[in-house]
Amino acid sequence: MIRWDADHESTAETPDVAALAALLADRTRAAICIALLDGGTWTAGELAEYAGVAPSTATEHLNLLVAGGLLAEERRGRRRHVRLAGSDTAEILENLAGLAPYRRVRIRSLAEANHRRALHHARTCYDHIAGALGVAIAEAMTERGLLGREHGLELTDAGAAWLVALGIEGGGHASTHRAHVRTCLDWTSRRQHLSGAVGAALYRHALEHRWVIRAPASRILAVTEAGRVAFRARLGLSDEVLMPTPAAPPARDRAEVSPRRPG
Amino acid sequence: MIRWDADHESTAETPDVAALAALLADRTRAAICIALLDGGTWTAGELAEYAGVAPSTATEHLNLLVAGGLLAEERRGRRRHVRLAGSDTAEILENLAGLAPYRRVRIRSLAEANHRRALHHARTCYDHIAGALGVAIAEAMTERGLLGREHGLELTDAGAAWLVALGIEGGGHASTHRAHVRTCLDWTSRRQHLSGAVGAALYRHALEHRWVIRAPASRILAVTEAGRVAFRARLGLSDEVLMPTPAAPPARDRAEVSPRRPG
DNA sequence: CGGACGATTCGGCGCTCACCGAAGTGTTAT
DNA sequence: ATAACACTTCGGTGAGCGCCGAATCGTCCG
Repeated sequence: MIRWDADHESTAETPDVAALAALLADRTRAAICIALLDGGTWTAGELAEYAGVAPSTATEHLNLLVAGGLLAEERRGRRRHVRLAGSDTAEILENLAGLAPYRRVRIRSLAEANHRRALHHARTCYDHIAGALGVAIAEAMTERGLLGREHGLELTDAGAAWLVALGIEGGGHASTHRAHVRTCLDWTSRRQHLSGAVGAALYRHALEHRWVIRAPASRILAVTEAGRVAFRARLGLSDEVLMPTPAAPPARDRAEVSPRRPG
Repeated sequence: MIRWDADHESTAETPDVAALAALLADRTRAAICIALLDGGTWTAGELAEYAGVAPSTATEHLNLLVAGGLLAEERRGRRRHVRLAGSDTAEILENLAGLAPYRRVRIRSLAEANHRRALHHARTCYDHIAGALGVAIAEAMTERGLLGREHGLELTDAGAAWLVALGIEGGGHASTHRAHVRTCLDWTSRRQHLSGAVGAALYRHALEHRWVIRAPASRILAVTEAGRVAFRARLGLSDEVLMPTPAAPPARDRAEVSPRRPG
């Protein structure tokens, strides 16, 4: 706490918010962190290409982010694999994204436009479901009385039963404990989606039962036919969020190299 | 979402995390925001003095912070009153502070040392109680089974009953969209304290019943005799967190102008 | 009305930092 | 071994930004 040293001068420790924020205050570093929100591990080279900077520049950024505790790294041979340090980190990033101003960006290819459309439709948000699908789930659960808003957002008894019926244990000890529900402000729609332990359990369940499948090496989710059936039956979701996103405008040129990570 | 304009070029909107983070990436701006975590309104001049910069510099910072949506301002005559924009803002700040690295700072006066000591002991964190007292409350509630930690922090049925017994009606079904129970990583002790709607309701209750009183124009809280009785009886808190903080080392020189806001 | 006061605008200074390319290190593949 | 590869180190460059002081504007008080 407060320490008096030999010089009769005293020092104390304060959290250096500015230092932490400075790590995210750079476009390139922010892009790297947001890319890692898919919960996966990327190599330094992949991130450099994704962010559009030289490998040497990416190295410097990764050094800072790792030293700052935002990223965890693992050296494997000549490769450097990094990922987000933890769920706290991911949570802060999503919260920041929810509060951040919008910025217009150019879309440089058809592939990127499609990628973007899919991201808005359904994606992972570290360990739960976000995008239009995530928002629709949260709203349907609220409508059906599975989530209550009386004391903020909370799982109702009906909601706990609903989870158990799905085979999700953990909201299970609802007799004594209320499952941990958090919300996460969605940056695509500025509406809340389900996060916290319940959100994570729901996502895990959806993956295991193949209601959704992950596109390789990206945060994008696709709803399967089984998922459509399940989401319709259990939550009454509309086809709008269940059907695959239509491909972008008149697809004249099919292939084009995305400046982003190949989806 | 995605828009195709006349030039057959397309743009989209992305949350600009870097821009938001850049607002907090400066020591002075971060200090201003942290000062405003007391939930009160400060004038531009007060903040300039507090942060140790020229008034003109403070003006520029306030312009940025207001434009960025972090601060709300109100012009009254020749004065500019400013406060945090909302509870989301406060939450993000506290979260960042909890994850931020520590930095050693000089303490320049006895008054500042005492101020600091008191801050660590008990303070407001926007709308709830933080510091050693806040942490002790959260831990006592956990020990007594009022809070469960199975999936992060959650209110148990016993906890809900405990609140009602206090006369806190369901945290007040205020139109808050905030989670029922949230935790807030305390930057003084790196342990969790109680936040969210329940934390806010508890703080309001403690204020109304004069369990704690606020020092004028600061975030510092003092526990009253009534508060000691209540916290001992209801939560079994030890005197360590209930008794007033001892004044700092041999108080030779009583008065000294604090570079911080007069407490 | 005139002076004190709080806040603002503006020009200019100095520092920090994101970036690159070229060269270097260590690992894997041939 | 030799080559290809992934990453790192380092020097140099340019832009951005935080800061101040001086001048100014608008408000409040005597």
